[in-house]
Amino acid sequence: MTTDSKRPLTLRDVSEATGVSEMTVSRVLRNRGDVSEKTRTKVLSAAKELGYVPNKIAGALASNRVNLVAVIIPSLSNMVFPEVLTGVNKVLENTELQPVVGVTDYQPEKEEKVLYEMLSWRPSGVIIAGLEHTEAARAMLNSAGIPVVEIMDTDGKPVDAMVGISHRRAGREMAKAILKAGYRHIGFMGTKMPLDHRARKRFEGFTEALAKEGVEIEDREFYSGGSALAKGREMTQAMLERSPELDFLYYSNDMIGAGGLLYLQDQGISVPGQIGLAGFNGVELLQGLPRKLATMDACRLDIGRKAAEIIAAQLEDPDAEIEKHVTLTPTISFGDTLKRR
Amino acid sequence: MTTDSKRPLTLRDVSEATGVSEMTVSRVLRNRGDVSEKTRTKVLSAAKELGYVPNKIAGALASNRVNLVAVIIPSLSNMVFPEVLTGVNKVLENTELQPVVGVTDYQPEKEEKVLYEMLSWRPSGVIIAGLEHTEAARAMLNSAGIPVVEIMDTDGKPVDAMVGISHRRAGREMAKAILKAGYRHIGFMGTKMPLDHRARKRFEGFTEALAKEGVEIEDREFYSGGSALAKGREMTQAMLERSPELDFLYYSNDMIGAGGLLYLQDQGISVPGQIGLAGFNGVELLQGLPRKLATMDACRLDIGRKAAEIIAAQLEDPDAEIEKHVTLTPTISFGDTLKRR
DNA sequence: GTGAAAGCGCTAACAG
DNA sequence: CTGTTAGCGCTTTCAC
Repeated sequence: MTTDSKRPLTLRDVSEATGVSEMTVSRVLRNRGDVSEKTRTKVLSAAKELGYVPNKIAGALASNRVNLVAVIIPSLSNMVFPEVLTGVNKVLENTELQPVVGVTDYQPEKEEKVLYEMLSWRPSGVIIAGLEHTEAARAMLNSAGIPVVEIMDTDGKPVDAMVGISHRRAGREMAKAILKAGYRHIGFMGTKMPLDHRARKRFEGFTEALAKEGVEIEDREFYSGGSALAKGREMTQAMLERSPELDFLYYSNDMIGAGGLLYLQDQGISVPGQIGLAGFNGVELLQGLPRKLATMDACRLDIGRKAAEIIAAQLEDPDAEIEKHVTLTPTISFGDTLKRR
Repeated sequence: MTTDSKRPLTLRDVSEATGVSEMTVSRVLRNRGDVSEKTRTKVLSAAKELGYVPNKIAGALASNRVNLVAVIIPSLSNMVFPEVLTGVNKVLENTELQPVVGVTDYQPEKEEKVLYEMLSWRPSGVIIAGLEHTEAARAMLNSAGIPVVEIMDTDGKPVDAMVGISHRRAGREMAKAILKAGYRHIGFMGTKMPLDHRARKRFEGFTEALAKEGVEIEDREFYSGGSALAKGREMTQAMLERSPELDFLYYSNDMIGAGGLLYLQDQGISVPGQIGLAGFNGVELLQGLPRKLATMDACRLDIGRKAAEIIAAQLEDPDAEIEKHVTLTPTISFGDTLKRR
C-alpha cells in the first residue's frame, strides 16, 4: 500500500525496505548495469508497493543530465504552435527527452525572461521560434553549450541550427500566383503586430514581388484582438466599401481570410471571378467551409518534427554531421478562391 | 563579456570573480536577506558580465522547493485546453510559480505515465483535467503531499480540490431549453471518444432530461479524426438523409455544430424554424459565422484561473480556509439556432 | 553482482 | 551584514 506520509520517499527508504544498498536500488530503477534477477524483482516490487517516485531533481544534479528540451513559442492561441508542438512531441516520444513549453506572447523581453528561466533548469536543448531575439537572449543561447534550433523562419542567420520556411519567399510566391491569375487591384489585411517578424517578412516579399510587375497594394488594414473570423468579415466589408475597385484580397492568416470569404458569399459576390482571395497557413480547421480558401501550407508539423530530430541527433552524437539549415518549401493550394492559370 | 566555455558557470565562479562568498552571492541573486548596496551591485554586475544563469536543479534540491505547477491535460489541439492554460498562466504570472504542461491524449495509461514523470520533478502543485484516473494515478496524487486540483468536471469525488462545471447538468439544461422551445425529434452527433468522460456525462444528462419528458434521441452519430467542421457537414447531411423527421440537432462541440449550420444554410433549410441546432463550448473562434450557433459556455478561462488560485493560496498558507469544491455555472446562449420561449 | 565514498551546485542554519 | 558548515537525494567512480 502507498502511505500518505508527508515526506516523499527516497531511495534510502526503498533500500531499507529491501535490505539492498541504495546503489543497487538505483541501478535497478534505472535499468543500468547488471543486477541479479532476484534483487531486481525484490526492489521493483518494493518500490511499487511503497509508491516510490524517483527524484529527478537529485538525479539530474548528480548525473549532470537533464532530459528536458525547452520549446519557446510566441503563443498557444492560434493553432499554429500547438501543431508545431505536436510534431516535436511525436519525435521526442521515442527518446528519453521531454519538451517543456514556454510562451512569450510575441514580446522580446518576455522571451528573454522565459529563456533565462528555462536555461536555469539546464535543459539538454532549446527549440525557439524565430530568428529575432534580444542581444541578451542570443548571448544566452550562444553560451548555453547545448543544441539550439530556431524554427519557423529561415530568412536570417541562426545562432546554431534553423528549420523553417522562407516567409519572404512565401509572400513572393503568392504574389506571383495572384498576378499570374490576372488580378491587379490588390488589398491586404493582417494583424497589427509589429513583432510578428514572419508576418512582416511575408508582407515584404509580397509587396516586393508585386512591385517587380509594377503593381502596388491599393488598400490595407490591420487588426488586433477579437475573433479572427469576425474581424475578417468586418475588415473585408470596410475595405470593399472604401475601395470597390479591388479584385483581390490577401489575408495574413486563414482565419480572417475565411471571415472575408463568408462575407463575400453573404453579399453574393462571385469568388474567384469578381474577387479573388488568399490566406496563409493551411489551417485544417477550415476544411469544411463552403468553399476552400487559397492558402499556403506553413509545414508546421514538419518543422516541429525536424527540429526535434536535430536536437535528438545532436545529443546522441555531438560530432555527427547534421544539416543545420533546413528550409522547407511551402506548397500553395489554390482552393476555390484563386483562379488557376 | 559572455564566454562560450563548455562548463556552465556556477556560483563559485561569480564568488571568485568578486571576492564575495558564495553564500552572499546567492543571497544577492535571490534578493534574500540584507546585503550592502555595494556588494550587491558588485555581484549583480559580475553575474551579468559573466553571463551567469543560476542552476535551479541544485537550488531546488538544496531548498526542497520547486516552483513548478504540473498541469496535465488531454489535448492541445481543440482550443479548450489552451484557453484553460491561459487562465492558469494569468494567475501564476503574479507568483513565483511556473506551469509545466503534460498532455495525455485522453489515454489513462499515458496520463499515469505523464503524472509520474511530472511528480518526479517534485512540483509544488498539480492541476489535472478530469476526475477519472487510474488507481495508480490516484494513489500518486494522494501521496504526493502537494495541492491537487482536478479541473473541468465536478460530477464526482476529487482527490483534493476540484474546479469545473457539471457536465451532466449542462446536458440537462440544454435538453430542457430544447424541449421548452418545442422541439421533439432530436438527433445527436459527437466524437467517438469513450474516454472523454465529460462528453459522456453531457450526453447522459441530456438523454436523462429528455427521458423525463418522454422524449428519446431518434438518431445519433459519432466521428473521429479529421476536420471537425467538415465532419459536422458530412454527419449532418447523412443524418438528415437518414432521418428527415428530425427537428433538432445537438452537437457535442461547437466545431461540428458550425459545420452542420453551414451545411443547412447551403441547403436552404430554415434554422431555427425548420431545424434547431446547438453545440457546446462557446468557441470564440466561431464568432463571425453567418449565424451564431446556440451553445453553452464551459467557463474555461475561469476554471484555469480558479484552479491556479487554489494552488497558489494553498502554498502561501497551507492552513488557510479554502473552498475546495468550486462548481461554475455555464450560461446557455441561444444564438440564432435555438428558438427562445 | 554489489557496496562505500565522494560530490553535483546550491541553500538552511548558524555563527560571528 | 557576511561567512562557514552541512547536507538536499541521487549518481559516479572505484573497490570488492
